[in-house]
Amino acid sequence: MTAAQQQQKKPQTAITPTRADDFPQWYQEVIKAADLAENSPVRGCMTIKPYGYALWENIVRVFDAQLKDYGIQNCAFPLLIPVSFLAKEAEHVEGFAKECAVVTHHRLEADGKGGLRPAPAAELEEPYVVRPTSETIIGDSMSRWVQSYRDLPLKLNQWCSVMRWEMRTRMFLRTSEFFWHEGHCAFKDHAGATADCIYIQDLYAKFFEDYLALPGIKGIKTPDERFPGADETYSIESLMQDGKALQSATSHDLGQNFAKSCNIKYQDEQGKEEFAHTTSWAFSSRIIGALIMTHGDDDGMIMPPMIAPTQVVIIPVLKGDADQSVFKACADLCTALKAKGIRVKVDDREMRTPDKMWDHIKKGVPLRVEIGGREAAEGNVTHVRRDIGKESKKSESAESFVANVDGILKAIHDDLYKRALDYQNANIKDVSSIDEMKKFFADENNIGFVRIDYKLIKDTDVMKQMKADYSVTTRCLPHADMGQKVLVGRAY
RNA sequence: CGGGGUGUAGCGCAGCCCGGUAGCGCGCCUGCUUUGGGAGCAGGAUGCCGCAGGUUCAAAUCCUGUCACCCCGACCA
Repeated sequence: MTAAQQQQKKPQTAITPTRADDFPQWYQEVIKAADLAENSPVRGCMTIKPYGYALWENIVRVFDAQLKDYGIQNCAFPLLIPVSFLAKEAEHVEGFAKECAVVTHHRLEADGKGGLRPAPAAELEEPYVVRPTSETIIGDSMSRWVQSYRDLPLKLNQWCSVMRWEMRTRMFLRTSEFFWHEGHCAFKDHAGATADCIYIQDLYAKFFEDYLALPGIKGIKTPDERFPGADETYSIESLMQDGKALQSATSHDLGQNFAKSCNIKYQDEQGKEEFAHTTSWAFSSRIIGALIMTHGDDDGMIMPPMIAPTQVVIIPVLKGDADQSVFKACADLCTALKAKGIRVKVDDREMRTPDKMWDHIKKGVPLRVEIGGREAAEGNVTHVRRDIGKESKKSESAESFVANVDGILKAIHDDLYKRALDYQNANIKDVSSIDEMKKFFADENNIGFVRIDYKLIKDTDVMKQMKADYSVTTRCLPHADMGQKVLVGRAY
């Protein structure tokens, strides 16, 4: 077979199409190739497969510990929320009512055609919605749990899934059901609530940087982009490789809006009755979409080492009959790495070696180790970084590899973060007029954020027009610009 | 809710116009040779042709109805 035929048979990249050819399609293919998730029989909902869920579990495990350090207590609130609860806060209901799944019956009966239907006799007095978010049902509990200023602050969280009946869905980025955590806190005064929002925003940003290698821009939302029912929304905006923004986490200062509608009151030191100030904040499984779109390349996923389900994969390279010394060398290395706390696996599946390698490339395992008869005899290992590829192939003694492995993983993490941060910084364009902003977005080839003086668009219809003409919206007012400037861009 | 499209093997598709025993590629199973960035040969298994009616000696194919899903917009973590 000639090289040309070979090339025709197999594409040069593991993922087809490439990012440059068709980014949305590339995204879907990466999820499939990395075996993270698949579409489910339920409209708009995905099935997260073992490898994808292992990733989410690592995210949950690390961040949950950080929340507990902050004094958060985990709870579990009902999946179903009475519609009257949702109706309590005017803006909130307007924001969520149109995308709620509603439970109206508590029993099925035969429909006479071999199927089932809700039993008319079993209609609920009051329907429930499947929670789209839990402010109202948690607020109801808070109204009973908060009596005195001594009960505050009250800092709660739950890890759960919620449902928003979206028109169009995309795996991880927007599904009808999605997984998240939702923190809900109550404070005596507004200063407490503000400090909480900012603390959590910083916690998110640091977690994203330290564990997910994701940069982001911290800021506050413009009024039209706020959470329904919030006085202020703090967000982190991340820039994907196609130049679109993704809101990766939010914390909401709910003021006294929910305290008033849910009746969360306490008696202060003077015995006076006051409404609490509440907050809510979240990031979701959507962050996995951000990982894919930030780090992934044309060969598939690249897992940030700190939360990679498998940090190091060891592949026995066998020639002819299986060589027991190779298996032993693999097992010994695996044991040594495990002893250091590395998440490591020997791939001893009955597969051809090249197929295994591509499998781990597509899954984004940060570091791949190959051990063949030669290495086994010499006590060496050969290793390759996923983010760099074969140019990074290196052989060294197993002993020194074990000693160096943390450093290599750290280097991968740092390089992923730096590359993403450089990309983010390179794609923020300062403009000084609305015309200049329009001109920028009029050209489809221009991607990323535009940064413009907030005064120029505030209290005008400019953004309404920008959205209609170019599908761009305000992303946030970055803290770094002291709220004087606003970032505008296309968003997920 | 508007505008397009598709339902045939696990996945991707052809066959339909012009009715006549259900096909291809990938994957899967078996064997041999292979295995350091996607192997080759040989053999094999797998189908309510979305569903329901109708026309016909005969329907994946023609007619009617229906359901589901996908893509593009509006909405959104």
